[in-house]
Amino acid sequence: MPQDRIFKLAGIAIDAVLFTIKEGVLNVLLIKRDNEPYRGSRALPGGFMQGEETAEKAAARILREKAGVRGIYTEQLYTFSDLHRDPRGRVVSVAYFALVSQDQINFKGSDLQAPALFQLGEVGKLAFDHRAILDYALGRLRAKLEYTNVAYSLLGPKFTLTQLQQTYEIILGRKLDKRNFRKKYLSLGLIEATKEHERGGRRRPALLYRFKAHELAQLKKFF
Amino acid sequence: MPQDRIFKLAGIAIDAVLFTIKEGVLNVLLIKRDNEPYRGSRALPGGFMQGEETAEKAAARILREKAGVRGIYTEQLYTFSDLHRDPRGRVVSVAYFALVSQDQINFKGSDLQAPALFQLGEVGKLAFDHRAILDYALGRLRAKLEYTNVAYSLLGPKFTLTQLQQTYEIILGRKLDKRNFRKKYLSLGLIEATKEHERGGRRRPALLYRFKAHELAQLKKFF
DNA sequence: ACAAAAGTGTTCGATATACACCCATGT
DNA sequence: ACATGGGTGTATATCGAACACTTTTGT
Repeated sequence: MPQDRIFKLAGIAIDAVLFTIKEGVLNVLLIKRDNEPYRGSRALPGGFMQGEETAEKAAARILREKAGVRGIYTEQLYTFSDLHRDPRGRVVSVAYFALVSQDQINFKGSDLQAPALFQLGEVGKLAFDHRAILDYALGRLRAKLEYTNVAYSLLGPKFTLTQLQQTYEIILGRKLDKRNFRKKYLSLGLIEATKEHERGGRRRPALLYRFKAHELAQLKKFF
Repeated sequence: MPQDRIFKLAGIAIDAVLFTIKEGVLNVLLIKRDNEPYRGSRALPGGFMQGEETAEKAAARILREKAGVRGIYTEQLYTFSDLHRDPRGRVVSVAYFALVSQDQINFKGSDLQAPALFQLGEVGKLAFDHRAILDYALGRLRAKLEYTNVAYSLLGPKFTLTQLQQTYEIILGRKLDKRNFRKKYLSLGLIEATKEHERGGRRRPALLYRFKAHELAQLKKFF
């Protein structure tokens, strides 16, 4: 098929911003580029869209290959199309953002790109416009946390209310009142107590909760 | 440059969903396709991205060419990449959604595609996956109206509180209480009264208001 | 005078915020 | 016994929802 006659030529890249919480800090998955351009620089995991897959499938593939995660919360973020975002020429990037609990991540030892988690504060310069993509994703994450129940995707299947609250505090960057947080979150009806308790701390064991549904829900309307 | 070696080939289309309110009904801009595929079908205005323009510029160009509008509220909607969305082959569409007041629209008589406004209820089948894109845009519009002040982009520079309220009612599809609406909207501090009054109706002339700023603002936070 | 839409307040229930102490466990 | 985080309630302020009549104009 003479595609080059019918269509304007352009590369379509997929880049993924995978967030997770690790040791009380928001982390992002980065790789080290093993090819030009930007060889040796840190970058978001990504790649060109294959002819036989949708952008969503490509994002899922990248996340599977680089972090060993499957079926995690993923949503399209934005399509970046600045003319000079890639020194090789015209490359449009469809960026995705994804959330996962740390224990689901599983790195293969053999990856030349050495994918790894980085604390947000320690991310320096990135290849291409990936810093801008990361910043955009962070804004989306904060907004989404306030309007929806996405927090479920950052936590394991069972969690304590303190862990849930800390998830909010870490991402929003401020402390929340414990009593008010619990009262409000429980009144939303999204989570339910299990009969299990946390184990192993040298303190009172916390009751474990779980989300009733793993589906995105809006939390509030304006009018 | 041997782009076909470096990049996967794919066409990148831009499609635009332009909403406006006309005679108390939400309308959308559609064209009639003058080429295959789907020749003669109604479709969203769109086209292939040119090599020297960003997606945003391409969307602005399309809106300028098809509706004579400039500088209107436009935001990226979603990038659609289903494998078979275009019978010609692999075409990814970056869709935009835009809002404008009806009086800013200005059709050229000479356009073969006959761009025109259609009431939402009268939009039948559309070419490609444009019906899905339109439905997605409508969802975005409704959500955006509840969380932000985008309504300014559907109104002229001066408007009555009743017109503002009707804008909400039309898009949200339900009636709002007049006293509560006014109290609440005025308390947001986004609009201010002018010293002018509406003219010409055979009723009490309404005071005209204007938005203090034409910038998107969030209206409410959850935590 | 009549028709048509503009404009205006109060009450009540629900929700948000601020705030401090006792409890259960491991060492 | 002590250290650590777990768990709980109340009072106040703010916000949302429901609700009806008078005013101003053109005809």
